[in-house]
Amino acid sequence: MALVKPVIAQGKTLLIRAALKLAMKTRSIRALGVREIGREAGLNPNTFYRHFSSMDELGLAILNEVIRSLRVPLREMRRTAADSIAGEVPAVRVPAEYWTTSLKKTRLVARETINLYFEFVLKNPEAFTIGVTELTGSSPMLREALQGTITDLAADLAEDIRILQLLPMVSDDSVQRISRIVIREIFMLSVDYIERVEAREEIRELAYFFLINLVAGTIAMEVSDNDTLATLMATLRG
Amino acid sequence: MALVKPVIAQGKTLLIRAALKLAMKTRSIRALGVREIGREAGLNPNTFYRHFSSMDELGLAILNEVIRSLRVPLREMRRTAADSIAGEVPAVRVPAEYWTTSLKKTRLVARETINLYFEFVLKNPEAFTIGVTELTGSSPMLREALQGTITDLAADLAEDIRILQLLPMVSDDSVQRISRIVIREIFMLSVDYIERVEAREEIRELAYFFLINLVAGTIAMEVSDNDTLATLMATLRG
DNA sequence: TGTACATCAGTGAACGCGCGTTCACTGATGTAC
DNA sequence: TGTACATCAGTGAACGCGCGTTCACTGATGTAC
Repeated sequence: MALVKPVIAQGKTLLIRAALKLAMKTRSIRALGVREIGREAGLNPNTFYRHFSSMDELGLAILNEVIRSLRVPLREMRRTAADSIAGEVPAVRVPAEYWTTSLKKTRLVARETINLYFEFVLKNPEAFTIGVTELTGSSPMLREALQGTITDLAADLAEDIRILQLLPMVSDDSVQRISRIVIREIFMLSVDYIERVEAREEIRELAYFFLINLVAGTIAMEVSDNDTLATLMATLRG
Repeated sequence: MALVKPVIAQGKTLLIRAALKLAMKTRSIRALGVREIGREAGLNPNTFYRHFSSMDELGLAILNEVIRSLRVPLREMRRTAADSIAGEVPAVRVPAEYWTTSLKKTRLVARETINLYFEFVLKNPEAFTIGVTELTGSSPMLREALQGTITDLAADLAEDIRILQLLPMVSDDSVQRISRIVIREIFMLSVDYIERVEAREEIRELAYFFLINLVAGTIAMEVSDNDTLATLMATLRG
């Protein structure tokens, strides 16, 4: 019983790796050349055609590699952050008190997630650099794929916020919106983070500032009871 | 007394226009070809060399065109919005009351500015599209130039906020940060706004949501007097 | 178990094409005296 | 005011080069009987 196609052709992975490396430098998948990639991979120029029928096909292969290396790990990361910090979700849901407890957790999870996130960025510089570049790059197909990824990541975040009960006082709709904005902004910050070594701490700080203030504002717009609001804001100030 | 170089060579402007048009389509200045631009401009391929010594030089020329068409008008726009709405800044600065008055104005200016901004975006689709693209594009020189522009725009915004006294209760440092984040995020939204005609209202709404909530959160993080905070948040909720 | 055939990843040579760039030229405008 | 010269934007032909793509080939692995 022979396995069906157990191995991915090694030339194909070589080509993808070479393209990743080159795209990281030149900041564009589309501008890569067939011969250029072959050269970098140490293969014959036309080996390319054994595996891909066009550049866009290679582009998608690269992007899938990139996307796959982002989504699942990011989600796991957030769970880890939550687990390492959170105790049990309180069973009794007396609003004011329950909310305050949640929000304490949220603050810590936010801080921890941001730290883990930027560590993760440094471990996958190609994925993030290419991701950010192609988000507004020259291939409509790749742009679309990456917009979709952002949407997915935002949906993941929103779901986690709900499941982990990090913002029980905020409407689902607002959680969705916040998630999307936060994912986008922090995603954009990633490349800066990779490149501007001296500014890393500042960038992490900015991300935290941004995240917490946006969350605080959203809560403030939705919670109209003065005492509750005062307590919640005090909690976020820490 | 003849004027010194009163006219900009018309071939040069033709080339820049052609390059703008092409870059709008292909979403990359760097990927443009000398011959391609000449063809689009209806000129001989090597007329290019009469005006530019390299593609990067053309790139900078384009970008200056783009930048020039953004900065001043944007600033004027904000002033117009403020003027059309604001009364006099109250001379007496009893905090709670003065702040509330300011914040009422802020809300209206925010809404108005966002509307004017997106109108302006639609009038300058090339500038915004190319701007957003090259912000993370493949030419380091152009990226840098655009990062600088973002910084300038953010500084303009921060200064306007200060001069117009839109956020007197927030520290200068926070105003700077908010400005930068807002400029970036709304800049990124511009391309979506141009392309996704059906989503325009939603995008404007999202921009407003984002702006107001971020501002609200920043105020909430800095104003610790409960009564004052409650009043201010009520004002922002509108 | 052995033989014949098919499939597949990779090679090397060759193609025609469009590219960037250079050169020598033109004709219009500006400048010196 | 007129003449001679310089400058400048634009032309057209020509170059060599690297590109994408195709073709016929090779040798290894898988499959049928």
